[in-house]
Amino acid sequence: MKILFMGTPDFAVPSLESLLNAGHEICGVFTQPDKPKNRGMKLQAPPVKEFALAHDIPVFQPESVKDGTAMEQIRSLEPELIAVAAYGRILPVDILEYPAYGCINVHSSLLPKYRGSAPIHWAILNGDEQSGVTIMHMAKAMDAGDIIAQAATPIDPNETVETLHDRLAQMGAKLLVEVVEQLKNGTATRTPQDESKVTYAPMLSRELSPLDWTRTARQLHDQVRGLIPWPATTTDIIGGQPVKIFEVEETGVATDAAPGTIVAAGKEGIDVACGDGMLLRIKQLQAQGGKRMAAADYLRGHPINIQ
RNA sequence: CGCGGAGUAGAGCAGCUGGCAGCUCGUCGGGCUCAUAACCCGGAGGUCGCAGGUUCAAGUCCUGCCUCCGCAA
Repeated sequence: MKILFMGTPDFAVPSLESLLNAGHEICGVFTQPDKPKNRGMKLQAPPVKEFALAHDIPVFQPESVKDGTAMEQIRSLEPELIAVAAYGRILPVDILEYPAYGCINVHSSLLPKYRGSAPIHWAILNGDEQSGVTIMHMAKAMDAGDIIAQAATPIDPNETVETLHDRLAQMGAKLLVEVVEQLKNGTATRTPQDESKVTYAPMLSRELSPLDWTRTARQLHDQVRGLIPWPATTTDIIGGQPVKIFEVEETGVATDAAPGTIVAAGKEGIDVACGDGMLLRIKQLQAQGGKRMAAADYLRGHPINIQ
């Protein structure tokens, strides 16, 4: 099938790759413009662009998809289907209606749960036991289109966004190829989303970072897992300065100490009292200007005296 | 040229106004102990990121470069 692909970050790359490997003709790739990023504000190409260029696929990076130029380019490419995975732009209706087979999207949640931009993070932040991917037709409203196929995966209580993200990216890619096949054969189904069960997964921000030690150990653990690698969680109970926390462990040990109290600091980590009277053990952290390191390494140069 | 921090022993850090390179942990050897992640004694291990410069003398001051990190996105 002649497919136009739209996507931007790492999550989208496996989908593009799988379509290519399945023998489809990728007539072009739309991705967001290079943006100044990181230290020095150097221009950085999106991962999807890198992949497309490496495979001699024409790349388009319109600033806007709503001014008509994008529509003209699409018309000249004559795609039969537009496949979208985390493109980061809302497509106007005229584009949605152009391809014969329509526009389909890979979304990293079991819709209608977690419409929006950060479904993977919110699944973990909320302590969900299951996540998954959805391939759906695209509608005017964001992530609201009819569902074609879904696949679920259990969330390990200790895994982070990083591993779930990678797994869902692979699952999404596989399911996408299957759906394209179904569309071609005319066997694809479409199921409207149950609007009564819609929830949203809003963009992340640094405001989600500070750890509130009056929350339960479980909640704090979910918060740490769900905000990796960005924006990560922070606390200032260690050394007085904000420190990023990258890995914690539920000890299952109870304590009488007030929430936020450091009750132990050793080679196993730093044990902090939580709101539910349980101890949470900090295992990996990063001080300002420093590297990410094991709590034990940090303690060698920054001893903590326990009263 | 977006702003800022940092490169010193295997790891994490301290070295203020230039004057013999230190601390904690680890490691090696020995000792104590029923025993231990405990304790005691002793040892090894560093071109102080790289390249120049100033000086009687540079980890420390000056210049250039490399690498890492935070903010901002």
